[in-house]
Amino acid sequence: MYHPRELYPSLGTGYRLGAPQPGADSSFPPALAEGYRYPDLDTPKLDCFLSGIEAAPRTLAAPPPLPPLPPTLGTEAPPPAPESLHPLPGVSLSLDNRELWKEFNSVGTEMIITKAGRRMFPACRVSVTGLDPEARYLFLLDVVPVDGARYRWQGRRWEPSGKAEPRLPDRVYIHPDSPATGAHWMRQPVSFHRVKLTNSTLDPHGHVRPRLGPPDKGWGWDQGRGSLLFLPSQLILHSMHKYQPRIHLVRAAQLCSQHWGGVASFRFPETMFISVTAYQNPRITQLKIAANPFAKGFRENGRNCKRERDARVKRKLRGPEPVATATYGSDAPGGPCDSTLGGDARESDPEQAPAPGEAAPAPAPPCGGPSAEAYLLHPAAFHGAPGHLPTRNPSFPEAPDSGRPAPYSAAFLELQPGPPGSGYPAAAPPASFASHFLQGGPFPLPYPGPGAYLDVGSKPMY
DNA sequence: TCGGCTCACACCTTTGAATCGT
DNA sequence: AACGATTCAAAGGTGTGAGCCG
Repeated sequence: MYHPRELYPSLGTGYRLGAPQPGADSSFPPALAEGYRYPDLDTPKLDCFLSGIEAAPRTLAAPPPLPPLPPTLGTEAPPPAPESLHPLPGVSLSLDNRELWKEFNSVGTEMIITKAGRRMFPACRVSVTGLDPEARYLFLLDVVPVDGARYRWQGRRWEPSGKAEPRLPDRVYIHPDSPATGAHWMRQPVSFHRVKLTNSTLDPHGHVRPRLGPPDKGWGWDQGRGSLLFLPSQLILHSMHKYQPRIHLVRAAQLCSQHWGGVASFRFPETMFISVTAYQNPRITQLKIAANPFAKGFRENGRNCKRERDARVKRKLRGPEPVATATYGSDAPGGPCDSTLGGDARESDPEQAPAPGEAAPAPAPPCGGPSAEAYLLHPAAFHGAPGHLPTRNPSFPEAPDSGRPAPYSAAFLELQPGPPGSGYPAAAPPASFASHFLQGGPFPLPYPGPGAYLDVGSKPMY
């Protein structure tokens, strides 16, 4: 099977986003290569940072004509374009659980989406090198549509079956450790296993997960400022559409920094998937059950495996019987049902815990701006950042944040103009980090938050 | 009729608090 | 009193299958 690292060893295992190199690989269908250009990247995807309350969904722009769609997932072999929007020199990302992803991709990865949100499995877990150990970075994850088609499972494979639904509000998931030092990120793989996929757009606050009450079960609570802090945990997708996760690395001192020193964006072709509300390909179901520890009950010798479920149904029809236990005790180690295929099942390995001091970097000056509470009351008032706000200095020397209040929103990203013909905009509008998200202080949060997306608690998210 | 979606369910892992022993 | 190991319960993550809906 195609393996990018083998085809392009000089590029390492991570591929930055960017326009295809001219004449980089003539064997690759131009139309398909276009699909990897991610023309939407120019839309200030980052400016839509948590624009979950954006009122009008945008139609998926699809000129030029749709590329010919591959017959199945997992057969595509796009050449990576070693180019980034803003260089973070020497930074390299590799997919840590690549083998697992490849296994799924060879079948055609499907991801369940639900109203409540479903975690991705496999999760995106990457190792990063080449960061400045002293500088601080944000790790972001988003998911973008691959093409303008809707798909249907035709018994043996996925086939396009019409035009894609209008595009949903863009959201970006921020790794809860963000911002952290380069040393922190490079110490162990960075996992995005807590991100959830949903098909629900009904949440009035978009990305905000409405759990109340600091600090036990609720919003992120910045004790330093005594205010709320919001993080997205769910990315909104359409069912039966093909998506590609992307990982962005932003050099910035804080989430709400007005100064940031560049972006590197990466994607891994093997992480492409089709979103579904119920699995279509039985092979994917088997793989998920075999690899995901939470689905252990559905394995061959689990109580919830098909054989046992059928038996229970029969017993039910025949009337009550003594509970059988002997037949369930065969969870012998070493059998196929014990396999977790490694990787994601070990994400909470305590051995990978960071050093005690690492999880709590020195607090940075708080951001100014309107309060998150105010956003809750009047979310619309927080959108439409004025264009005169500070923009990124291209020669950013990691200037420390001033700590003074931002005049409107807490922080902004501005994409640099791309080179001619790169597919990037000549001048991107100021990108607004949604202010409601950015209220509060630095990360990790100063409280132990179990279970939630804000969790940066005693057990590191690796 | 059919494809897609939602929901309740049983089973499982994860997580954190409580308890106990040293 | 402090620390680590163990136990326990609650929370939450799984796929399944029936039923609903357009």
